[in-house]
Amino acid sequence: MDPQLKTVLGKAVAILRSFTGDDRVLSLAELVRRTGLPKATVSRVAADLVAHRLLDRDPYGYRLSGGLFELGLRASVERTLLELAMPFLQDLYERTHETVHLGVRDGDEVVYIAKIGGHRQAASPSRTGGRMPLYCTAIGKVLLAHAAPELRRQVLGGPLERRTPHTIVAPGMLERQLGNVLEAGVAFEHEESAPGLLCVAAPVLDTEGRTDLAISVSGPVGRFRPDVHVNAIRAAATGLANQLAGRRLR
Amino acid sequence: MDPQLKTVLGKAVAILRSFTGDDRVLSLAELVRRTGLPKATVSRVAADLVAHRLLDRDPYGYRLSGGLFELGLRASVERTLLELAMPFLQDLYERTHETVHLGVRDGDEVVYIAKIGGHRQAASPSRTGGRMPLYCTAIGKVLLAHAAPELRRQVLGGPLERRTPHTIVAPGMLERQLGNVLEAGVAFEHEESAPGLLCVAAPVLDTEGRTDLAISVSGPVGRFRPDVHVNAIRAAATGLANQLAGRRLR
DNA sequence: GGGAAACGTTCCACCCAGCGATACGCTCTT
DNA sequence: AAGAGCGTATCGCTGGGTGGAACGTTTCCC
Repeated sequence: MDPQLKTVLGKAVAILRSFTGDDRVLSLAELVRRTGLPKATVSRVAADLVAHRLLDRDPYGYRLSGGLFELGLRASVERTLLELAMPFLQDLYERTHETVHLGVRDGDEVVYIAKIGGHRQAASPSRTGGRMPLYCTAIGKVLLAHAAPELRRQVLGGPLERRTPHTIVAPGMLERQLGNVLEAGVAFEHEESAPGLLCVAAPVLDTEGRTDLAISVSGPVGRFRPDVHVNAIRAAATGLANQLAGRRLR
Repeated sequence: MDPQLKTVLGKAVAILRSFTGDDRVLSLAELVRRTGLPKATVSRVAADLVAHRLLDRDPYGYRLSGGLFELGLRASVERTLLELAMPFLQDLYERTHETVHLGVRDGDEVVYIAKIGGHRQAASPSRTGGRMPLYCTAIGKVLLAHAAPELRRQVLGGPLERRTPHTIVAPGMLERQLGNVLEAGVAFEHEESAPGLLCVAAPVLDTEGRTDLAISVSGPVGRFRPDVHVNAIRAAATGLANQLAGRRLR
């Protein structure tokens, strides 16, 4: 058994982490399945978590609580970043009226720190706090292009799962694109992560020209013209970069 | 000793909850002070929390981690609400170009679920995920006006702490205002929670006319004219109300 | 309607994870 | 050099945690 699961804390975290993606409510039985813990144990620990207001009960099972939501928003780096970035994302949305994302790299994935879009935003698998792979999204490709050669090699080597008919699964092709991204300063995505979705992204560079942060604008095939938004997105990215310059977030 | 603190889980939660308001980094010693737990214990549990990626270390102490941020954003009710509400808040911001808040009532406080504002937003004590009392904010007064009589009595009875020279500390005065709020459908705040800050708020009513949710627009004394924004805010609130109608969030 | 399957809670005797006073090492300040 | 403050490591005791088993309830299906 995972030694992390021998402690109460480990079990509690395992239960909380069982909530992934779109799950809202998880039954006790489902938690048992996902954690692999004994039923009695999950029942007890989950009840404790409810007592500590990290979980809520409802007739159908357990949910992550509002208390956890509040706690998460106090996370220092993310909070600061969010407060500094929002005005720029705001401006960008206003100029484009398309869905705007702010993403940071964590390992070989993007984590979306913020997503803003209006009533007519395209259906997209991304969500605030969600994750996507690097190789098939505009933000991901920007971040991958600027990442350490080590990581690039690993991702190019690892399996490139086909997510749509347009996903780039040929390492050579992807590598060539990453080169272009570095030259052009922006990355494009054409229905590579989700059907019908186009996207442009630009890096938020630090003073040494490195980054693990990027901004994107995306919209549906048809109405959306990626190249139209290149200037707006560059402006937002450099604006935020200047704001962050010199400020130690970590 | 608080019996909650006898369990590891209780101690862990106490440590996490020690991060309040503006604290970004807390030293071990500070955590010891806030939790009242023995130093050795805090050291051990905090190290466990780091191992489980709920805390980060840095030279100055501990911080709430990005993992916690992600976890919090999966909280079901808040996430759904946020996704449904964002487009309306977005529109409202675009019409007013002033700071927009979305708040829910929790007990005798408002919790801000979202806050959006541009580059020139007025300095305000509120922040996403933060809390404020009900009696001295526009959103708070809206929610208090629509709350159970029981709660109204309690807040009117309890001490009304003076936060600025304009804070309403006379229960009678406040009660009269609450009556007007119900009639007018909006609440105003004139520097009652922070100096130099004005605010208008409207309730997001459910089909029975009850609510624990409200939207506000705020700005600085001088430029900001609260009454100008009444229509825009009403539109946003009723728009969101329609969107929520029939949909079970809880 | 009855039998089975799935779910969730409670019980309880074992035992090891957790406990925290104490000691230690380090860095500042006086 | 002495003191104050911070953070980590030690270690023997003990009760919080454990999880198999048993029990009630609901759901499903023949």
